[in-house]
Amino acid sequence: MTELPKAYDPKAVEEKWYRFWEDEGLFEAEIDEGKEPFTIVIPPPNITGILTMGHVLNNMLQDVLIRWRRMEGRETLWLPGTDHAGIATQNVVERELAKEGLTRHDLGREEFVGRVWKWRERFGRTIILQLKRIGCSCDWRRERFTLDEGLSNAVFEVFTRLYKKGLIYRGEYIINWCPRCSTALADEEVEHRDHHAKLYYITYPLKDADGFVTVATTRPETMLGDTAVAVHPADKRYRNLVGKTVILPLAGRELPIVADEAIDLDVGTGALKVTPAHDPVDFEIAERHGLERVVVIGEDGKMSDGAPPAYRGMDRYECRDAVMKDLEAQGLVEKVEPYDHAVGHCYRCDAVIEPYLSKQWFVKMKPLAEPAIRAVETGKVRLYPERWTKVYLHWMHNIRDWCISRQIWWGHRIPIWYCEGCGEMVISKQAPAACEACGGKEFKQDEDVLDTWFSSWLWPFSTLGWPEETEELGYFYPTQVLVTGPDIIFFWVARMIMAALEFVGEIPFHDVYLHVIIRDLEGRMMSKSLGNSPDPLELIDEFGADALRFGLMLIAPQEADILFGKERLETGRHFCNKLWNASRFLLMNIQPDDVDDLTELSESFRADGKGTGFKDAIGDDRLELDDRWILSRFNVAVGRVSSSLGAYRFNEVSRILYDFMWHELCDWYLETIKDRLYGDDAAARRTALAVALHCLDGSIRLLHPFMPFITEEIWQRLPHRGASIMTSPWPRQEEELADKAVERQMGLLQEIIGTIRNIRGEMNIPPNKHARCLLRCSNDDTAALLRSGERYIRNLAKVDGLEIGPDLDRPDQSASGVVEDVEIFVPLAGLIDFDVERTRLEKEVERAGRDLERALQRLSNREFLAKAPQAVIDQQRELKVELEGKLERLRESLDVLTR
RNA sequence: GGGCGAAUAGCUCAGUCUGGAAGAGCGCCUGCCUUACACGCAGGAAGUCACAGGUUCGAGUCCUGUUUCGCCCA
Repeated sequence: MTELPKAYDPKAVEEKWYRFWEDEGLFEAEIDEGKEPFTIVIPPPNITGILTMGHVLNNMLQDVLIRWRRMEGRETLWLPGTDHAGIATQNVVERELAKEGLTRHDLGREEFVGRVWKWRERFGRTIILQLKRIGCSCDWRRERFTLDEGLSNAVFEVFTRLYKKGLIYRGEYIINWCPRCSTALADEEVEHRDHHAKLYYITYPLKDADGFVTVATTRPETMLGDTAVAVHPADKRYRNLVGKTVILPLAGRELPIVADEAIDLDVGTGALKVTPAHDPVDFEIAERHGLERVVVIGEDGKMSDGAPPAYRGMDRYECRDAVMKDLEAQGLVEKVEPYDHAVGHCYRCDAVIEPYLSKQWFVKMKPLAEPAIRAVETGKVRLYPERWTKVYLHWMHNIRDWCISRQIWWGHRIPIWYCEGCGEMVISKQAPAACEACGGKEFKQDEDVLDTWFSSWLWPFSTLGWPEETEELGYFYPTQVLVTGPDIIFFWVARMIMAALEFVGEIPFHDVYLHVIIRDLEGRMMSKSLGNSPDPLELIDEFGADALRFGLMLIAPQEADILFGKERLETGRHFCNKLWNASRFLLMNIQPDDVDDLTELSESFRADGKGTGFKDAIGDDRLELDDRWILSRFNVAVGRVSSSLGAYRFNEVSRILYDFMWHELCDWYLETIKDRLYGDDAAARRTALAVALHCLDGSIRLLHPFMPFITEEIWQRLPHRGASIMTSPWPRQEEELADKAVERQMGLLQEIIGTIRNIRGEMNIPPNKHARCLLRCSNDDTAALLRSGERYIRNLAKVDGLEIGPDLDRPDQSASGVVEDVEIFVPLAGLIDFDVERTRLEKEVERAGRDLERALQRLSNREFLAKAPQAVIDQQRELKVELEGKLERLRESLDVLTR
């Protein structure tokens, strides 16, 4: 039929088929009450994003699930979109401005936000275009953005509901301040890393007596803001000092010594300097004791007016040195020790976080967490792999209030207005007309915007139209599965569950599949600064999108992270080429007259699963041993693929398909049918061709979710009905195809062929030279099997003149082998190297002897016979008999050789 | 300090759920351009399954402890 190029060229097909799918509207989901929906919402990539290896893995997995379920006949919606990513995007645009020598303050708020929108229009779609390159079958008509009007309405609605319920409040607390991004962050947005630092021991003199108290700190500069010293009430060392006063060096302030249970007796000296404005623990101590709060470090990380004049304006680290120098000069430094401790860093810019006292907006999380805990505990929402459940629950049980205000400009502005007259707070999207309290008409909106995650946590339902009660929401919600990385369980997954239960009253998704993180070959996180992250688009150019997808899937483990090097994609590329050539081979063997029948047969995969079955369609009596074998093996693969996919064991699926197609279909079946394909028996030729095409067609359907492009290209060339492999029915297991007896029989023939090949290889018989072979076998059933499999042995082991019988004589100068009760002789007059043959046989004897030894040991163990299952005992007995026979024959061969 | 995960061939990983004759890919060695494929075919070498105990007739697999590495939380 058609002649295909010898090697698969991805470039020639990928773009073509993606456009075809889009043009045909195959990604588009419609409400269809007759079908069961299957919905996934994409984890929206940041608009600053370009495609990373992590995105490839994440989105490919979603595409696998979506394409699979679509072929199974579900109404599938994969809803795409992007995230405005407040801090990250603002940083990017600020960097652009900096190139022009400008800051956002030079532009003013309105103009700056305008610039960000412009930037978003120009660059914010890059990642979407890149997702299309890897083949994502999203319904692009439904693409959403977290700042869309609808999603903004959802944010306003949620803010309002929580505020009215008393779950949103504003207050002055210690928050995590990033001096570089100049905004507050939530606790989760701070990454803790161990620093090799120092612990400074500083003495604070007592006010009304001789003596002093020594405190230890990692941050001497904060002492300028100390308002107390705290000790544990049970600490004998300090008991009589509680209630006394010390003088704060450098500042001269008087500090009370208070007793507080929160003090750890074993850290430092057991006496803690209390800096309420710059440490969360100290803040709480101050609350309990009514202590003053003195702010000494400003938003910019520099010493502020609360510090003594000499230090004002200094950078915090510069001030640390200055403070230590001055203390040293006064003899108030007891010692400085090396000290390792965790330091918080901004997850966006890596700057060291400053605990900072300021007025922020918070969400009370405990009440929201309770239903979300129950949802996971009762299994309404399931996490895969299951171990993440514990991580989730631990965090949820210890949840703290969520700081949601950010001091940036890009994002959802907090919908709170303050009356200029009386300070009354009013919730509103627009400026309110008049103040209900004082009638004033002048209002000022809160300057802050909301945390980006305050819109992302609504994503599964806000994208479907909530708070409107849309038809989409009714049909496609709740979604089936969320696919994401475990690094955002707290940021996103947990909060979505809380939001969904609170606002929609229904879980957002049934399953959460948490995939691994991709690292480089040294186990390092991929990052821009290390430059160790390959560009997926370049990999697609080099290997093809399918090879990238399949290769990644093949190496993606369930538990540990992936160590990725691009060499590992070669397996994927080789596999593509193998598929291509297997298809090419079969297509070359289709004759014009075959096409109608074969097209008809392609219908034996039926969407309703009630197909006539392939055996009925082709006629059971026409099938030979190898046909029955490959159909049985194919059927096994079908079953295993579906069950592994259902359990999110993706790497298992890729392995099953790889092994089936390469090692069973190509290595064995396509080889065994060559004589029929090239022979004169037209009926036999057609049967073999039909079986081969059935298995090929079925396997590429199973493979389609993983490798969408090449499978479409091949499928379109195969005899078929239907517009696209994308919408062709998913193969189902067929009881009639399973045949364990045939699998055993074929297994024996394969072992015999393997033994002959081994002899040929060891004896250096050239592949093009056919050898003679005798198979001695006294068992009639086995002999019959050997005769029926004669052509496989001849063709695959390159045997000329095969003799089978119970009483064959061992030829002189022959190499030999044993498989079960079959003795194999390959006459090698003049060719045999006796040393090689002896070594080979001795190795066989040794192996068999070892196995026999083990079996005998078991069988002589009375406890084994008493306690092991009967099947295992029987198996060992059979094994013993077989090995004894084998050993006897092998030794006989050795004897002949040494005579 | 608490939790989670990993350790199997030179490298990267399956196999562990459900105990019953150690696997794949790459790399290496030998022979082959055999009319689908050299991105290939056939054959081969290569592992004390991290260590120490325990349970069991039987442990890479289950339990306990140890070591090393990685991650999360405080």
